[in-house]
Formats: sequence, structure tokens, C-alpha cells
Amino acid sequence: MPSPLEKARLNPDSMKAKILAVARKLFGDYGYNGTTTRMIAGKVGIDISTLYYHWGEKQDLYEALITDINEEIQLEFKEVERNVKGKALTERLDIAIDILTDYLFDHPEVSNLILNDSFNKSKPDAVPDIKIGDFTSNIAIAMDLAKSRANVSVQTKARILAVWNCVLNFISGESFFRPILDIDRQHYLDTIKETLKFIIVPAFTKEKKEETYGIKP
Amino acid sequence: MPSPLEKARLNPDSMKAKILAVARKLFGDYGYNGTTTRMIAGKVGIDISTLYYHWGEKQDLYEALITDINEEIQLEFKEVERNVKGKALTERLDIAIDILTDYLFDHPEVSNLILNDSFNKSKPDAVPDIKIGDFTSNIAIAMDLAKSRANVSVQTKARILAVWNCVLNFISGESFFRPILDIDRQHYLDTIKETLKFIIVPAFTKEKKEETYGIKP
DNA sequence: GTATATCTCCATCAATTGATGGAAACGGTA
DNA sequence: TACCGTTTCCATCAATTGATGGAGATATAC
Repeated sequence: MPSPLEKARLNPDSMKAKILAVARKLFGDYGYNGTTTRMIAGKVGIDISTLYYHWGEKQDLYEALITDINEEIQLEFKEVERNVKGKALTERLDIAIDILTDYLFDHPEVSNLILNDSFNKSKPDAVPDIKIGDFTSNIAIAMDLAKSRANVSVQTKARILAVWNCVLNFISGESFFRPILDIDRQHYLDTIKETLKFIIVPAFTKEKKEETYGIKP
Repeated sequence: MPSPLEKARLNPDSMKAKILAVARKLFGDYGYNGTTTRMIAGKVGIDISTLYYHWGEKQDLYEALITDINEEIQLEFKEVERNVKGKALTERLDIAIDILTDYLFDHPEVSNLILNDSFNKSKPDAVPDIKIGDFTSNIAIAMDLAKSRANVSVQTKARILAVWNCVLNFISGESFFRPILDIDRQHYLDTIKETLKFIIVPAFTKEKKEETYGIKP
């Protein structure tokens, strides 16, 4: 028996799916408390009770949405894993940055939701977190920055989190950063990638060398 | 004649100042929409109309708070400028990271407010932004990453923003990241600084060299 | 065509929230 | 003490918001 979420995913034209899609955007833009069920229903073009009919409480809808995004991200990380397999470290980093940045650039609400979710107490306690933490070690393995899942150093984890959040910030903060940089959207995407690679690659490759030569713990 | 804000700053024991301090924390924790005037008044231990008596509308209070933080950050950047003057690039970066990280670590609500302010539409339009953009070029000059304020390249600006946001994320996301890293608070602060330096220093010093040798645009 | 299940909307509720008027308390001054 | 400006609280309002019951509408099966 398919879960409500699976049902919504099976048929993107269904009312459930439409509501979910609009909810993603709005919760992303305005946060949990800044988004009302009336806003969502209004944008979908339905009555508020139709929304409640399909999704129940506001909290339930939000939870479904977080679960949805969790799964989406997991898929994206697997995509990265597939693509970096067997490549050299520098190339692996390049590929990872490209894939994740492209994905988030196409789904900016994901960045918004993750940032709101992580840095904010303004949602009901019962709501599940976006499970970035779980992925950190996986990425370390995929990037070949650690030998085993249990042996990922605090340093490595911190570096991965730093990079990951850099991407999120650039995506979520586009409307904020782009005027500062004064460039168009495509140029902005290129600049993000370039910046990330420029900052990340030397750091991680340096680390790698030092580890190899046993200079650094 | 002192502005309302200056009055509040002059006497930290005044009711105005107390309200402002509590409001900073709460708006930082719960965002603009997640914070009610009753929450603020309640935490200060006063009636809600006392709050309105001192600060007027909720929006006015929030504006005062943003202005307050803008000024505070400006002072902090000047502090950085004073301390890096005449030092070598690597040392300048180290010092800047130390000062800013320490400041934000002691005032986590500042990070929260900046992130909420930048990445979120969930506040009234009339409210002024936190003016990070203005500072970007100044930092570039202070760090000697550019010759003149008008000549800061997009790349350099983007890198500064990336670093700046890394710091903000680590501070605002402490409750999120620290469990992942599984370390205590002091260790966390050290790890943040180390991570930032490890990532940032090679990148910027590499850039510097390339610029010097004319390899990179 | 009729019955049944699914879906949508209208009307309405209770709770919360931003905001205000006015009465009481407080503090200094003559 | 009487006076007056300042500060605080109580009572209350209107608007918004999450949520629901029930009446229609729509579609599907027989």
C-alpha cells in the first residue's frame, strides 16, 4: 500500500501533488510561521478545506514535505556517488560541486527549507529534521576523504558541512548576493561553482597530500 | 538629541534596552513571524502594552534591532581592519577569522538575524536590510585583496561572501552541527576556526600568487 | 438512471496576535 | 500633602489563522 507521499509522487497532476509543490515553494520562501494554509490554498486555487481534506493539519503537510525533500537529497547524493566513482580527488570534488549546485539551483526551495529547518526554532517540535548529518559521513566515503564510515574525522566532517552550507547559502541568498555581485543568473551560477571549486579544491587536495605524507594528524 | 536607539544604548538597565536585548534573542531564535510581542513582553516580565509604550509597533522594534546590529557589525569590521593593518596575507586572514568568529560566537543571535534577514521573505517589506553588501568591498580592501574599492572583482567578492556565510552558518547552526560532530562547545569553536582557516587560507593565498604571477585573470 | 464514494466549497469556530484606551501605580517636586 | 509627568498594567478590539462540519458537486460503478 503506497504512503500518501508515494501516491502524490505517482501522479504529479493529482491535487495532493499540486498542493505539495506549492507548499514547498511557499514554506521555502516564507518559513513555517510565515506561510498560512490560506496562502497555499490560494496559490493552488482551491478552498482551504480542500487542502485540509487532502493533507490534514498544516504540520502534517510540512512533515510530508520534509520527508519528500530528504528522499530527494538522498537520491542526489547517490547520483554524485555514481559519477565520482574511480575519478581522481580533484575531479571528484568538481563533479560533486557541479551536480549539487545544479540540483539546488533548480530547486531553490530545497536550500531555503534546509536552512530554515536547521537554523530556526520556529517550527513545531514534532516535525522531523532534514537529515543532513546522516549524509556527512557518506559523502566523506564517496569522496574518499575517509577509509570507513566510522573513521571520519571531526575535521573532515566539519569541512564537508562548510562546503555544503556554502552551496546552500549561495542558492538561498541569490536575491541577496546577486545584486551585490551585479551579474545575471547564468553568470551567477558559474561564479558560485567557480568560487566553491576555487576555495574547496586546494583545501581538500592539500589535506590529502598531508595525510599521504603523514604531516597532519 | 539622542535617537531612541542611542538612548537605549546609553543605559543598559533601562526598560527600552532590556526589551531590545530580549527581542534580539527571540527574533533571532524564532524569526520575525515566529516571535510574538507577547513572547517578548513575557520574557522581559512586563505587560505587552508596556512594550508598545516603549517601542511602538512590532515592526519598529524589529527595525531598531536591525539598525543596532548593523552598527555593531560595522564596528567589528573596523576592529578587524585595525588589527590586520600591515600584516602578511595569511596572518590577516587568520586574524579576521578569529575576531569575527569570536564576536559571532558570543552573539549568536546576530548570525541568526542576518541569515533570516537575507534568506527569507517572511518579514515586512518596509524593514531595512542588514547591509552586508556594503561591507564586502571594504573587507576586500582591508584584506588587501583588491587595490581600490571600485576594482573589487566579482570573484573576490564572491569568495568573501562565501567565507562570511561559512562563519554565520557554523554559528547559527551550532545546535545542528555540534551533535553531528559530537564535540563540546569550546572544541566546536576551535574546529570552526580551524576549518575556516584550512579552507580559506590556501584558496586566498593561491589566488594571491596567481595574481602576482599573472596566471589567473 | 440511480446509488455510492470521492472531492470541493461555504459558513463558521476558537485561539492567537497586533494593537490601543484608560485607569492605576510610581517618583520626584514644591 | 498635593501635584504632575512618567511608567505600568488591565480590559478589550479587530484581524488573522488553524481547523472542522456539512451541504453540494462530480465522477464511477452497477
